[in-house]
Amino acid sequence: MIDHERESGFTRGDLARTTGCNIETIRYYEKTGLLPDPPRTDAGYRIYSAAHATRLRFILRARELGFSMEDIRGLMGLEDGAAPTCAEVKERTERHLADVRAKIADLRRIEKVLSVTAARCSGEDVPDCPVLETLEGS
Amino acid sequence: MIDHERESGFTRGDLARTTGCNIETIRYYEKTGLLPDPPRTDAGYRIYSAAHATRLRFILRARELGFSMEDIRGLMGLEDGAAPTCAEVKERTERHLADVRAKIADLRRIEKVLSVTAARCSGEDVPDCPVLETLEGS
DNA sequence: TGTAGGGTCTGTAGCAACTACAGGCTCAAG
DNA sequence: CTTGAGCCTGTAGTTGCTACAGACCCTACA
Repeated sequence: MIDHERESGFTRGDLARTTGCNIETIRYYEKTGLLPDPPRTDAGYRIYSAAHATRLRFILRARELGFSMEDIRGLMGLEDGAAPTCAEVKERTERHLADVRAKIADLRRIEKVLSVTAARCSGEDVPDCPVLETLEGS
Repeated sequence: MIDHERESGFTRGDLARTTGCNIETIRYYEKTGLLPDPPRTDAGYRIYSAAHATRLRFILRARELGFSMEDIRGLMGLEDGAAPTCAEVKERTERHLADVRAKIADLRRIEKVLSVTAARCSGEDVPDCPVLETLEGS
């Protein structure tokens, strides 16, 4: 039985290769509950199915979009067991979007200060430096 | 002597309050070498001077601009002992600036995907959801 | 049949940059 | 003299992984 399953599934290495995910990360997602515990061979090797691959790809795409693991848990309906409604997903997405926009605003402010200040640097072999002055003075 | 110093210096709590820095963070910066080990009272209390406050403010400003602790160490000349030249600081700043710009670009891409996708959500109490479809499909 | 090499298993430690305790001193005010 | 605030230390937790060490297992080749 188990051997039969094993022949039709893939190993953790296979899953890592086909998804581009780090092999250790797969184990980590399993430990934190994002991926379900897969069945095992008699020797204890994990056996993954296409469903696992699909789910892992979902997780990886969500991570690419910056969703936290907490968010992803919600998006996959792992919090209350039931699949979330579009309304719930939309809310979560918009909260995340607000976060992303705040980060962009923050980074733009930083970018401006850095570029203006670095532009004033002589770039010479001297101790006087506009960047350091900015950091020292108010 | 030590008592005299203590009267003219401030405690860790004072330093935290005047700089707005978390009190535990001060100890952390000391442990990691960003702040020098201050003198102590007989009872072991840290005694900070104005120089410590200046240095901490430098660190906090650098952090606000997103510099890593590694960078800050370099900016303060803690790597080779000597104060860095303007050229060195400029280089470090521009490397950091490139990082910041890359992050902005990344977040903008994410922002676009999220906003476009969330806008297609019905926001209703149904399981069908454009966000989930985006995450599932390629 | 033996063995060499890969792959996988487990638990644990490390990264950045803090933050938050617990349990014990110390210090100043009343 | 007591009370409460503040300080001391070490350590653990945070997020999202990543990288071992040391032990198994499995396949291919001689």
